[in-house]
Amino acid sequence: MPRSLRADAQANQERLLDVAARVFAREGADTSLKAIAAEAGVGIGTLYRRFPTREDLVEATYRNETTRLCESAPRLLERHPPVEAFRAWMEDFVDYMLTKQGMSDALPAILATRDGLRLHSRQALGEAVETLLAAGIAAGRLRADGSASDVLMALGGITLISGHEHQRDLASRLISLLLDGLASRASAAAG
Amino acid sequence: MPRSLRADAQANQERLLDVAARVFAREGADTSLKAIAAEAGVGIGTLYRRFPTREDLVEATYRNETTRLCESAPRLLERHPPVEAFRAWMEDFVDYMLTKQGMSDALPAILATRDGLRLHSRQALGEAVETLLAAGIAAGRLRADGSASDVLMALGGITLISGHEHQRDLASRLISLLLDGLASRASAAAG
DNA sequence: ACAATAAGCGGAGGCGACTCCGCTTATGCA
DNA sequence: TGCATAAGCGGAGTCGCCTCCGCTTATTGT
Repeated sequence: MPRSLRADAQANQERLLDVAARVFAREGADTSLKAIAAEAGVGIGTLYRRFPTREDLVEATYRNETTRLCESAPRLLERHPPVEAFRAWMEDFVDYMLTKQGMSDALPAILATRDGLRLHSRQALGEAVETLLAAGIAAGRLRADGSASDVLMALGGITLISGHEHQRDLASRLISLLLDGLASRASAAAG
Repeated sequence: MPRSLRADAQANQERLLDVAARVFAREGADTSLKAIAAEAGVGIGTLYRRFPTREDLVEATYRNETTRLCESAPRLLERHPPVEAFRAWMEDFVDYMLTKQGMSDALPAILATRDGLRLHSRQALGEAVETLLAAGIAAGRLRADGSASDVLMALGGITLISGHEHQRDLASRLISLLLDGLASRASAAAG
């Protein structure tokens, strides 16, 4: 079993990603996949074989940039107190998701990924949040029982609803609310 | 300009809503609208004329139940302390949204409504949250600068992400986090 | 070089969303 | 009761999604 694609298939895949990046930027999130396949000079069947869902194509198209976003977390922690680094990163996250065409639509699928094609982005995001949250806890500024997974989901929810509402400011206010919740002492959480 | 539909149109609309409720329950959220139209004995054009988007049809189908959910808020406040009433209502909201087929998909459209077909549900939800939040503020348990609109959006975000993740528990944890954020004193919020 | 074959290709076809506009009919008025 | 007409109807048509499978070709071993 070959671990890498046949040479022609590899080239087709790269061409598809190139074209997708251009077409998403030019025509928005809901371009027809057939058009992307055509512009890449492959059949629609080839596109679907390589990227079974639209979300898979979007994730792969922006994977490098997602990685870069996630890698910025440690650098933010060097330059800011943990809570402010966390806030800054979440603001960047929202900007990124709302800017890259199709990305916020794909976000639920990316966050839900447990294995497979979209795993790379999902893991990078999880690790970035984990790092930021741990720093806040270590500094005594965030509650120790906060779960990185839950925080990532909360951020996902904030992104989704802000995107649907076309209200970027809403995201900032909800991020503040989230940080307040994470900063609150355990007292309020008892069931 | 007649304020009410012609008699036959009225009957068609009612039949569509009847059928939609049954078909959504029977076949889930992504049933074909053509099938609903057919089962109601009207053409697809008629369905679209009355309900221009799927979200409009879903909202109308569940409008009565949404109203009932919203009307429960004052009763919860009679029987529970404000914060617990708020929590209970939000839990009910999530259960409702995740139970009624198609409802969570329509939620973004409902929340974004400023006027038109879906306004009824949107306003009822806004008023319920307003009531609950005001009670918490009046009791000194929630921060006075909380915006009902933002809280409704936060709850919407929680519902969306929990639904996508198929994790009902996640919603409960995020509701707690939201309430913690709303309970936090202004100290943590300063920029 | 040259099979043998696994890997890959691609588009026809089936389905659903949504629009558009020529046809039908309920309604109100004389 | 009958006419004029606004209101409503509905399905053909267009487009995109996604699958399926018969055809093509890169690769590998000899």
